[in-house]
Amino acid sequence: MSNSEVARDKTLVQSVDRAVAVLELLARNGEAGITEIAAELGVHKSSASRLVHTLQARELVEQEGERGPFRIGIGMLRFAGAVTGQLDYVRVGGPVCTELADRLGETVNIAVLDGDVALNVSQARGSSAVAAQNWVGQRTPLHATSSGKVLLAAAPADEQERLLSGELESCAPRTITDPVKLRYVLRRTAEDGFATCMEELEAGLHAVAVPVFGSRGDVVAAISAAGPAYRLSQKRMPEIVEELRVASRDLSVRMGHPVL
Amino acid sequence: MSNSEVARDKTLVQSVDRAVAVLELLARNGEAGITEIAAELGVHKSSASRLVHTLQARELVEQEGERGPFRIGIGMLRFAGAVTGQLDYVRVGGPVCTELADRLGETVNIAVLDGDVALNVSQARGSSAVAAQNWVGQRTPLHATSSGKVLLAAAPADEQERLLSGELESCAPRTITDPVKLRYVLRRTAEDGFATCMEELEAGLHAVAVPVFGSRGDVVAAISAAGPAYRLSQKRMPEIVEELRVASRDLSVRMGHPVL
DNA sequence: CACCGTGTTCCGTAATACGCAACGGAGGTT
DNA sequence: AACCTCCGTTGCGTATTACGGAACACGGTG
Repeated sequence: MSNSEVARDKTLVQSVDRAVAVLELLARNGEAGITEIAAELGVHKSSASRLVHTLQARELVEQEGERGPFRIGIGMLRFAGAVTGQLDYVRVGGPVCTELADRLGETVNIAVLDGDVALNVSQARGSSAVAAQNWVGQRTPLHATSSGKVLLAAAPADEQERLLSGELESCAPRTITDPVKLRYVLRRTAEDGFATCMEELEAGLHAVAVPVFGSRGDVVAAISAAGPAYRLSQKRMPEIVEELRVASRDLSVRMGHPVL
Repeated sequence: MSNSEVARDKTLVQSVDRAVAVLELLARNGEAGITEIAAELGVHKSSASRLVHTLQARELVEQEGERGPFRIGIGMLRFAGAVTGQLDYVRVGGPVCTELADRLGETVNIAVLDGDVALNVSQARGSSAVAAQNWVGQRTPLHATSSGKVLLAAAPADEQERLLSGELESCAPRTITDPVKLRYVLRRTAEDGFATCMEELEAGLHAVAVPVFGSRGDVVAAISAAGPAYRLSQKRMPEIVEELRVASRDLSVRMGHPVL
């Protein structure tokens, strides 16, 4: 499902594209051996071996011990630093996330709009986090997450319609797949200034998000809290929304945007 | 100075190697145009263009607006998440850095030993940071940094000697380049449990570091504070060392290592 | 309006990365 | 302990692939 040759763009460099595919595979799987990588990319073992070793020479890939599977390497941090240097949300969002996560005891995320998906740029786990999953860098569907709804609700109308006209994939039993219903929810989101997500992405997972405003009053990101359904009850939402709003304002200020 | 062809390893994939060089260049410079990249790598503009666009298609590179210079792209966060998921120092070090940076008002770094250099894996800027430089992912010489001295002092004797026998590059007027003197300093570092760096890396820059211990009592990282010489005076050192020690213990605990 | 500096596109060439197959090493199994 | 199997690496020959050259397109500027 990764990259079937849908008429490869002639201007793209094949081996580089494959190398990035290797990195993406490792990021997704955590680790993988040469044979597995070769199979996944649909290339010969020798090719995979050479690609991996080239990346290893640059420390973008490393292997457990002498003869183990490969992982993403430490050298990648060089670039992570470079991207966080530009993306204010990341640099400044970390502390904000951490603080709020400590206070709520739930996992807190900051996400930005990236094309047709919500991209998590920062995260802090709550003290009572059950599964310690890392969402940083993960893309999540806009219609099935609280952050996504907030970002989508703030997007220009044509952008919104373009997405609504596409297929709304069902991620969990309660995912909103009806465009009409989603349109209504987005309107409510814009009015209320927050969005919830009740088992729409994953069974048993609730979340709630509020927008983060930029200097011109536009929505530049969303900050959300997520946790197990039994803990993030409907009743607790107003309290959490208020906490999120405080964090959101804090974030705006730290990013140098005048408070409204 | 980047990559002169010192008999390119035949098993390496040239274009992938070049692509990574592009990324490293962007990480270093912040941004660059096609022509500049081509010149720096010593390749033709057309080659550089293709490499960059391949990376852009995967969102590892993005450009400012429609016709601007190129930067490291958001897609890189995918990998950043993957590496931080494995490297405990990064995941857990962030909050610790932030807290200490807030308290001291100086920039705090966590570094690990990576071959012959100290690799900064986490950073938080102090409130009064003058230059907001990002050191995450940066490699710094072991003999000219406080973290480096701490890490080196804890390294096995043969490793230490190997490095001392190599050339000690002079980074600033006061860099220690004499192996005999450095050997003495390292012994002192091991005894004292901290190391300083007074304008040895950069004129006007002082720093001080303490070790971070792993579960078996071995040194796994170093945590350091850095700032302008006039602010990090010799007199203030004991106080800062004490703060660093607290943070170091905190870090060890958070990483699940039993306190000694 | 012509000029310079961008970056992109087309094209022919040969360098380059590919797939193949054989090799070498570890671990596990009988 | 010898066998076997699985994994990764190395040489090798081929043709795919990426490269460099030059011309082109696009803006900004004098």
